[in-house]
Amino acid sequence: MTLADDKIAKLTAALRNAGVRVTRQRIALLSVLRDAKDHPDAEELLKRTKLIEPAVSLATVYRTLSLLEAAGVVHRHSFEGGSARFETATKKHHDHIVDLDSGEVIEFNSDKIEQLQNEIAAQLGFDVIHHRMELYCRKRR
Amino acid sequence: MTLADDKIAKLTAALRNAGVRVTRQRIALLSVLRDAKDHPDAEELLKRTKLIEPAVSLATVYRTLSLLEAAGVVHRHSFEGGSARFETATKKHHDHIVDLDSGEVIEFNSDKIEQLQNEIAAQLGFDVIHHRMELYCRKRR
DNA sequence: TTTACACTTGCGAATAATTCTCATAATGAA
DNA sequence: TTCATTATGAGAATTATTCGCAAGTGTAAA
Ligand SMILES: [Mn+2]
Ligand SMILES: [Mn+2]
Ligand SMILES: [Zn+2]
Ligand SMILES: [Zn+2]
Repeated sequence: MTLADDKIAKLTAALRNAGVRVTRQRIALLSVLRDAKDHPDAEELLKRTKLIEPAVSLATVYRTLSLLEAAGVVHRHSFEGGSARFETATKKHHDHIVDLDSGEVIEFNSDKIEQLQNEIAAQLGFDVIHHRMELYCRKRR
Repeated sequence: MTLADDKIAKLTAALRNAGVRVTRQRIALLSVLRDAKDHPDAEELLKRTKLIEPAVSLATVYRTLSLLEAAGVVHRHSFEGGSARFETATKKHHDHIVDLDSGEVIEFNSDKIEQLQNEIAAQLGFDVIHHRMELYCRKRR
């Protein structure tokens, strides 16, 4: 059992503990999400999951993603133009640059910006629950 | 002819000059957009436009909004959850806070954040073409 | 291990926002 | 006014996502 498998084991135990059933489909999707180094959409996740567990449907992928999102395990990003993209919530908070030419998604984070966002909201009497910051860019040349 | 009407006259002249026909529907929608103090969606814009010019359809509202967006006259915002919302591009650049409880949209802007966004992108070899920054908030109490 | 039952799944239908098709109507340059 | 060109309305089509339901499966108790 590798470290990665162990992570999934812990995760599924936690889910089971929360009254969520650990099915073949869910385990397969979790491992796909764990291995993903990009920001795949539901169709792409279905394709990858089918390689591990052929008995999965798109509806189940969506349902499971919503479940994991509600559990705080995955994040959903609705970038301009296409369908929603997903990633595990394991890394620390970050925002995204979208390359308008290639479609590539690059991650970045700025504590300064995050702090300014909170200050601005506070000044207006708000607490920031979550936010969206996406920079649509082109390679400088 | 009021100042506001004059603005529309200039705008329509510019459009006509660009080979775009100035129809009753377009004039009506433009005046609705000019008067809007909020961030209405297409359905709401249709409702308001019908008061001025009953012969408008939702398809035309969408078509005209896309036209105006391409011309840089209106901005489209796809906030979480609902349909796209629109506003004229007359004010200076700003971003939005969305009150999660009331749905209210509040505007703000931060030159500091804008500058940081550009610096971060530049450091990664990108130029920011446009961006999205939305703070989903709750009233502090 | 078997059982019981609540939870999940796959399938296809339903939904919602937006775009498209195409026959008809309106605009504006001449 | 004329007339080629462009815009419109109505509803069908599209796309991403969710839903309903019958059938299958995971879990924990027996
Ligand atoms: Mn990411
Ligand atoms: Mn605004
Ligand atoms: Zn952030
Ligand atoms: Zn901004």
